[in-house]
Amino acid sequence: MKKIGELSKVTGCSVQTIRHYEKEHLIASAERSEGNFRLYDESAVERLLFIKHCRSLDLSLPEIRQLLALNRSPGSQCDDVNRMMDRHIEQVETRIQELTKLNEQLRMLRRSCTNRRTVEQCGILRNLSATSVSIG
Amino acid sequence: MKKIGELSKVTGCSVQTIRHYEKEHLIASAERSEGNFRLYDESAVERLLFIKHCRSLDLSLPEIRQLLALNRSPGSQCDDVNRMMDRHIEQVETRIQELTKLNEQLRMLRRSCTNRRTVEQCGILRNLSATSVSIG
DNA sequence: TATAAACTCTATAATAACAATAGAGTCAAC
DNA sequence: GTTGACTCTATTGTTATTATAGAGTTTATA
Repeated sequence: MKKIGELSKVTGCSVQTIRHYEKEHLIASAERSEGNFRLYDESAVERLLFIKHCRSLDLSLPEIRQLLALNRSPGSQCDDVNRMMDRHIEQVETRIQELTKLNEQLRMLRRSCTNRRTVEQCGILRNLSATSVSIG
Repeated sequence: MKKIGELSKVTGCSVQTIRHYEKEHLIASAERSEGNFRLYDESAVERLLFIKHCRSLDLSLPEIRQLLALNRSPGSQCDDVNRMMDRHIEQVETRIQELTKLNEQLRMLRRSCTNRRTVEQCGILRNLSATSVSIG
């Protein structure tokens, strides 16, 4: 049985994060030692790695909770999993589009000022001051 | 002179947001009426639109504060403005790359499950459980 | 055996940029 | 005078952690 520090090392999740996941019911309340220290077995390692993998895909803690719940009822249809993934992918793609557009605007704005001008002549500040959002 | 509700309508910033900007010193403390209501003139409108424009470019409030400070010393070089913009553009582009990679992983994961399977057979959950992050 | 180092515990606050609410006060019109 | 629309301050909530504070536990060393 591992104490929380060792679990942290093995999984790469910080100690506070593990405690946080427990509070959020993503992992079960751990057994305690005589001195009230949390004790974990291998299943805790697996579960944490599952959560970590999900987090690396930007899934939210409630989304992960849902996946874990589905995992516990292995006979049910997995349409729910698919729907969640589809929605998540859509969100990510929307954000990519937004950022791409943003990047174009920023680059255009950046081109409006060369170094060594004074602030007074700075095209960036002038354009930011313009009421219209379009920069041309 | 406008009260905060009218300023909100004109600029499209919410009332709370305007008060928040005041607390964060992005706009000056407004004059007050006899009844302690905030009163604004046209310069407040311009300033808020400047801030709004910056926010639409995902500039942080501290970054905006810096731009506003530079704006007040019109004789100084605007290298600082350029540096900030370059750094910001870099951040946005990094985030786009991250999300693009994430999107590929999510799509690959999504393909590992067709509807109408049971959770037990679900490739998504199986892959998320795999220790390795790579999905193949 | 004493004590120091390293670890753990709970609880609370901070992060970013607001949104939402509570409870109270102001102002105009009817 | 009272209703409704507005405003005020102060506090809490949002997300997923991170960072404390202050206390207790365990292990290693002197």
